Amino acid sequence: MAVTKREEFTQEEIWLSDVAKAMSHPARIRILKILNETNSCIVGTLVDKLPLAQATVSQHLKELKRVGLIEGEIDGPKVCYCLNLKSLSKAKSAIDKLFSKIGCC
Amino acid sequence: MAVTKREEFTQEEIWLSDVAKAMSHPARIRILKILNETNSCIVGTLVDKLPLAQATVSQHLKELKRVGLIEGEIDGPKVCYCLNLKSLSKAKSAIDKLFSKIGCC
DNA sequence: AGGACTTATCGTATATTTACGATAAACAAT
DNA sequence: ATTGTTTATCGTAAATATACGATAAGTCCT
Repeated sequence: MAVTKREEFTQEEIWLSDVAKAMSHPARIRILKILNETNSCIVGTLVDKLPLAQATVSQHLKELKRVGLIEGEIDGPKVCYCLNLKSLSKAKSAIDKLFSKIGCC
Repeated sequence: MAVTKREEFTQEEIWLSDVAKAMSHPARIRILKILNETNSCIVGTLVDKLPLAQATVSQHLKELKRVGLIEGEIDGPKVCYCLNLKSLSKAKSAIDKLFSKIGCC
């Protein structure tokens, strides 16, 4: 983000922009789409479905996890990721609220 | 974004991530909020309501305009910005679709 | 024309993002 | 214990984002 004056904004503004930032890469959109469509959410499967190296996919998962949009559960040597329903609905209603009225000049 | 492999993703994925990127800064969230609440959308008013220099606000407006979330209309020496209803509803339904089902492991 | 006002653009320093290979860490199975 | 499998982390190069002052470009008014 570089030199951002985060302190000057409200918690709500910072949180929503942070969620948007987590969604601001096509790979992360695809990850969310896959997790929304299927329950089999092992990292290896995600790596197969993305045109990126394993290390890069892991980095993207970390970013989505950071803002709480997804959760990872350890399953033996594998890790299973899934959507976080609570965060999703919170984000969804915040966006609905942000775009509730239409004011145009 | 840095070294992004954009070509490897679908148009829909790129478009939605781009909209999210435009919303990935607290200042731009506040701009959208202000435009949603009021019809008086002159740049000067936005500058007054943001803790940033005029040049920086202009840059943020450009980013929101780039993805079509807002539109600017020249009004004499001033410029009046407003939300773009068509883009907003398109983005809203894309997000709804992305989070339509809940699959968890 | 000249001056005041409004907004966009340029130039630039610093911080962050993205991508990857290499490596570490943690488990399963022989 | 050693080997193979799976995922996270480290280190790093190149690109992008953020912020601002300075300046340009446009309008309005005497």
